[in-house]
Amino acid sequence: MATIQDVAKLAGLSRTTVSRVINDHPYVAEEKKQLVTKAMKELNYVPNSSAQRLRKQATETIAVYVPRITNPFFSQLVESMENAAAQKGYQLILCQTRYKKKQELFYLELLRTKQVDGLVLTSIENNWSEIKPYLACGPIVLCNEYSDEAEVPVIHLDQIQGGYIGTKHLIEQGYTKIGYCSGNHKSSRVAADRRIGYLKAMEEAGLTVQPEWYYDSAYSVEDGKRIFSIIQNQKNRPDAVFTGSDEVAAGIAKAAKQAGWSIPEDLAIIGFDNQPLAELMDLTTIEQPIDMIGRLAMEKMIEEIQSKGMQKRKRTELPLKLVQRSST
Amino acid sequence: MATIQDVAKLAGLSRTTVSRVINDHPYVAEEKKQLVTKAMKELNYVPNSSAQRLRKQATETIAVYVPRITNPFFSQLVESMENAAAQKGYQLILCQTRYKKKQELFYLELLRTKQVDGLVLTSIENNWSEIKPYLACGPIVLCNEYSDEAEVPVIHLDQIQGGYIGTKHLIEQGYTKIGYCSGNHKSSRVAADRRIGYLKAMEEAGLTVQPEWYYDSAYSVEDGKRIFSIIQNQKNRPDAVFTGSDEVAAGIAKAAKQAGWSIPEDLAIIGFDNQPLAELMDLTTIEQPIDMIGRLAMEKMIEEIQSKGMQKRKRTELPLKLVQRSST
DNA sequence: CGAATTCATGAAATCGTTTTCATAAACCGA
DNA sequence: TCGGTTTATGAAAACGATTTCATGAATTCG
Repeated sequence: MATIQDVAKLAGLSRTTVSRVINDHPYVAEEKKQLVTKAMKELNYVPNSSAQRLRKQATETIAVYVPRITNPFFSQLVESMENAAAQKGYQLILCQTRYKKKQELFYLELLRTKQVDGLVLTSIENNWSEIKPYLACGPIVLCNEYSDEAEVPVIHLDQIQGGYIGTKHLIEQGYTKIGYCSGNHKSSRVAADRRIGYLKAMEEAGLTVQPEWYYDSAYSVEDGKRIFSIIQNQKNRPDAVFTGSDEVAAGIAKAAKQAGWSIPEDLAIIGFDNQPLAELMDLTTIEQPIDMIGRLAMEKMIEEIQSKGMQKRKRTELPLKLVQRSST
Repeated sequence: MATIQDVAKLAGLSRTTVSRVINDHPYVAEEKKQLVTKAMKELNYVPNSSAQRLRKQATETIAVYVPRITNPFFSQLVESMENAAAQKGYQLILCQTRYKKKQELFYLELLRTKQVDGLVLTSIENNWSEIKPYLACGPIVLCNEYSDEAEVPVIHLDQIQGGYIGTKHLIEQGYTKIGYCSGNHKSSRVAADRRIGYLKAMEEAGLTVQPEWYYDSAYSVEDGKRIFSIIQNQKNRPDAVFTGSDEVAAGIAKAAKQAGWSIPEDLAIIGFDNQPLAELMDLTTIEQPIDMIGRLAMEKMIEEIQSKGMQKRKRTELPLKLVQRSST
């Protein structure tokens, strides 16, 4: 591989001048510029990016943390982030935390070792106090999941509203015994907010919340099936359930149909995300503008990197929308 | 941020010795090792990876090309690759070619500029002749999609068998008017092979292939719906269709049910991939060991990087399996 | 005991860029 | 014409590690 030195020699100029041409600096004569360009082409030269990174102290690479890329919500988020990053000339390193604290901390080292210029977190496993020290090494932006203590830019959705409009819709449809499935609302702010919205809608309607209609650890299709079998065995059953994801809703719907139940007559179900799955399974759901938050988060990230300014907590909150189908 | 120099000074030793400790080289006294470790801890030191990359001429980073990460087949592939890479201490850069030749070529520059040690391609947009020159810059491994000219390691599935067992299953179920949906078999070896398998099974059974039952550009749920409406309007209709993905199959099934058709009585449908979707929609499908090929491809890649040996064309072909459900 | 290894350390070269600094020519206004 | 800017170039110093080479001390061996 040719180096800048080889180009300089072939062009009969110094490394400095070649570097100037590469970086489009002023004060280089048109004639020499031609010489350099010609030499670069002739040698098939491209600058070595490790050297550039070392010297420029920037990598033009951003790490994105997701629990698992196979979760459609996160893959869509990553898709939009990659698009936004590529547009601005940044690379994306994919980090799957696998819902593990340790894995998340392990990847944080990328920032310390200067392998990336910044971090976008879409989920948070550790306490913010564990993550905070890494802010000294580069900017962090939160997208989707967030934490109140974190003094960094946050792009997220109005999950309280999400929980509220979903539950309210069920109430308006005439359901009164409304169950609730969610992930862990103690560690996840997203889950906690939705729960607040749910409780608010229930309270407004004067409905009571039955503890036995609260189903937790709900993430996957399998969890949905498991939850259905719990419902099936309950004496006092809900007539509708609010779920935290289309997968969970789909799992419940599938198991219910297999058991001979009619949806929504025997059980109304509402999903979350409006994934392609929701349309196929005819699920009422809450649509989140995923592409939008992904793009906004990435743009914010790049802005942070380029401004090198101090990070302020700056919250951007986007609204959600109900999509009605035949499951409610 | 502390540098190796700072550590050396604090420990009262030379950079060389510190470097030896970092890289676990022999010939460093236990006592000094302790000193260095202590100094590193005290300064919260980690080696700057740009500097390491430059000096070691290796990035420990691998680029993975996929058309779109939101396609569940590819997100599962990426998930398994990321797992395998992380296990061996490698990072993954995600490149979405978006089915565009230009985008693919653009990302190839990552290899030339030494931003990554190697490339795993899961789809190929350009002619191999366009890609070949980049082999001089580092190893390339093909996973899933492949090309006959490419003299590189290939990990792929036996798509001929896939087309064959799917079609044969339909024939065994008593269907004779078998339609076929696929992507572009001219540019994709995967699609071409499946077609070969389909034709083989049809020929063996003495069935004729109707050109009007060949539906192309089939990739998404939407395409499936479009194809169903074509079928619906045909005078001479197929009684079963083989599809190249669960999404297409799901789209056809959904549209068919909406039109009041019964599956499989009015139309049998077979999918491909065995995604979660297939189970939810009760689709017979062909299961591909995606995690396996992802892991194998990544391991092969790392082997290539570490051996620095010449690349030989070495094909690994894995078998597929039919999963029967109620759509056939 | 002397020669040959092995062990332990550091100075300096190296990886391939960019940036700073120095220098000189060209231009410009009074 | 003279000082002062603007333009154009290159030598050398970063950036932060690893690797080569040299050197001496400690150990082993015949």
